[in-house]
Amino acid sequence: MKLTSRSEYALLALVYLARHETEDYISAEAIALAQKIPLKFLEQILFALKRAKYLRSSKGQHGGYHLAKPADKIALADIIRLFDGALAPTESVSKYFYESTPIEKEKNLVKVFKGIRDYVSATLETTTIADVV
Amino acid sequence: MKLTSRSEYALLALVYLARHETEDYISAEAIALAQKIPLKFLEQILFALKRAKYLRSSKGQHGGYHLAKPADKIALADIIRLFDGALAPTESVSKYFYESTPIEKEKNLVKVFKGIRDYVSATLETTTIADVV
DNA sequence: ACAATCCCCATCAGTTTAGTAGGATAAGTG
DNA sequence: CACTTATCCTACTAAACTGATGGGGATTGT
Repeated sequence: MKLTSRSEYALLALVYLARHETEDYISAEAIALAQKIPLKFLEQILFALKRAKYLRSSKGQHGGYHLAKPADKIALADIIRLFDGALAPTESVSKYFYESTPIEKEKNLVKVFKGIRDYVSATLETTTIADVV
Repeated sequence: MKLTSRSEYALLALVYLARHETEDYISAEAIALAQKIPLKFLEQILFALKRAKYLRSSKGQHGGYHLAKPADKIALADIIRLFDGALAPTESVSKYFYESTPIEKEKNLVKVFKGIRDYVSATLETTTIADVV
């Protein structure tokens, strides 16, 4: 369960936007200042969130971002998957431990990691931005 | 919870050794063949395990490795920590979410990840090589 | 016209990862 | 003693990933 700063920043940005949902568009700069995220880096992240339909945006003066769906419809898992790829168990784990492999013997090891993955997955899948706000 | 291949290989090697605990020293080559691990890479890993007192070893003909402690005294967490550093939440998560930071507001987010970390930690801490064998 | 703001891609330095290579050292065998 | 087998230990490398930074172009409101 490795969280990159991209994921962290994305979550922080979404939480911020959710908290100011009633207001107008909020600029990247405002978010960057509030959540202490490098502006240009945040821009990339917001753009990705927009492409993935989590945000709406408007250009020009008084432009900015806005949640594109209700905060309780955005699971943490969605966002983390968007930036970090597959959930909890990383490539190595999924490839080695979950897929067919020459070594079928270590079923017990697989079970342990599967249990962890399932827990992490379930937690992040059921927790939404709204829960965090 | 990112598992590097170092950790995976280490676990596989230990499981193999635990399974052959009654026998004499087992060579790196034997483990490499059985668990399909690149020999020279495995050597590094075994050496690290030895340095960390999980293995005893003997050089020369009929040399090899042997568990230095009972398999039920080696937690998966021990090994993963040895190779991957801190458990479940990675640097970014621990630094950002767990340590004092300018943004103290997102306590709820912290809570979610702390819950995950605790679960992962508890699971890996209580599961031993013996449990897997 | 102009300023603010998003859009979008290119680049980059540093770190990590997964492995390879090679030789030094030690132990058992004839 | 010489030889073989194995561990010990360091150094190196290619590729990927991470966390940014930079620079313009496109749009929109005033």
